Amino acid sequence: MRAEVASAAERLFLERGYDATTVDAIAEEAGVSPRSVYRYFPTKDDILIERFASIGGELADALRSRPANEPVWDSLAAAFAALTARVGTPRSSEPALLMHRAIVSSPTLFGRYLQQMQLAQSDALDALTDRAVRAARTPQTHSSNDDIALRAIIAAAFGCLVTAQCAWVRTDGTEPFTTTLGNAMAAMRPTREGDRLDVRH
Amino acid sequence: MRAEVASAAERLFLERGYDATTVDAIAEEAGVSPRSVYRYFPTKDDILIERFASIGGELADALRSRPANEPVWDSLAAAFAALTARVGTPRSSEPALLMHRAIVSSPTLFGRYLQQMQLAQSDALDALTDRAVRAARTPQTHSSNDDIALRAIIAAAFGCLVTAQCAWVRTDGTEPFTTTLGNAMAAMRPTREGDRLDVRH
DNA sequence: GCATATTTTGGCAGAACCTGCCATTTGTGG
DNA sequence: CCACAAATGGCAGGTTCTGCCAAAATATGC
Repeated sequence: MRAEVASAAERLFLERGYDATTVDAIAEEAGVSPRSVYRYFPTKDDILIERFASIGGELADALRSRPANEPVWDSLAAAFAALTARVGTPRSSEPALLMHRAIVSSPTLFGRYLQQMQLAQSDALDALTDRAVRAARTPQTHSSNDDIALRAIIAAAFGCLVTAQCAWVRTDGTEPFTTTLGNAMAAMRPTREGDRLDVRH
Repeated sequence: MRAEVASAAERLFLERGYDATTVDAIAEEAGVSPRSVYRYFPTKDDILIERFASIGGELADALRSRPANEPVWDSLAAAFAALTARVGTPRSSEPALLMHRAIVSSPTLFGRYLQQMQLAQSDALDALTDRAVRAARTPQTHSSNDDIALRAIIAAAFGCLVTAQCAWVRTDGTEPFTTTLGNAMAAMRPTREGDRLDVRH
């Protein structure tokens, strides 16, 4: 039922764009009444955004499965890579690319998407703090300074993720998304001794 | 005229919240017709968000005034600090804190705000690429790899900024915003030799 | 199989946001 | 004072979303 509405919405949405697709049209396409659409989804946005609602949990799972002594940044990079591996290098007609393009094109949808990423950051924070206290032999008090530092790192990683998505859309998906994401994450990766000078100067 | 509408909106908005403030009420408070409100502002969101529309340009100016050989991350941190210096350490009743709290509380407004930050990133990118080509003695071809790296760094910095804003709101503004922001930016700052171990492990 | 209870669905009215169109008012130059 | 231009207001309508209640489908008990 929900799936029926969602797929109907996606069809119309990819065909005529987000704003040009009314809820009434979605309802008709799905064979239900407009009122019932709002029984399944709280808003029109959610019909399309909801498929990104699960990535917070998936990301948290991926993070928990990383070694506890791994640098946070590398864990995030690995978790991102694991989640986006399926995207691969699609043709321009691949729904993933069309979907992302549509999202960044529609202000309403893009704002909603950015918020969804904010929510996913909470899940990532939970997973990483869990991991941190588990890794610490002596369970020490949780400093709020550490907290904001961890939040900042996660936010930075998500910034890279969104940047990579936008950049990938601009390339029409000519290169695999993982490559774009890897470039973005590498640019902000904490410098190790050895690589002295990078784009940051 | 515009200012009259904007201040009327802010008054009602801080008094009864964003969602509970209708455009009709704003119009009445400002002494104009509802139709005229939409002549000044394209949407209800813009009445309140527009004050953040200028920060992209201000940030770009601040970035251009930084030394050309400064690491990008430090330039961003300095530019952020310059723009947010005015905030200081307000009491809980300070409008800045109330405004930020209201923004992060209202999903609609927060989504809009995040988009505004995305726009500001474009301005920052322009300013920093300008600076980079000016610093380079031999004007070399602009690599798209460098581009996404720079975009990633900027996005990471803005991620820290938003994180700091949210964290600052949670502390009720008991510490100056600059401190919170500094902590967030420092957490992601590229490691130098010397500080080996940080929160990233 | 049938009547009843429960859940799902549909229709209707209405609030709020936003837009296009045109009349009215306001201000300005001759 | 009059003609012209610009700003403003009013009106109708479309779209999203909500509350309320009736109708229909489904499940349950006998």
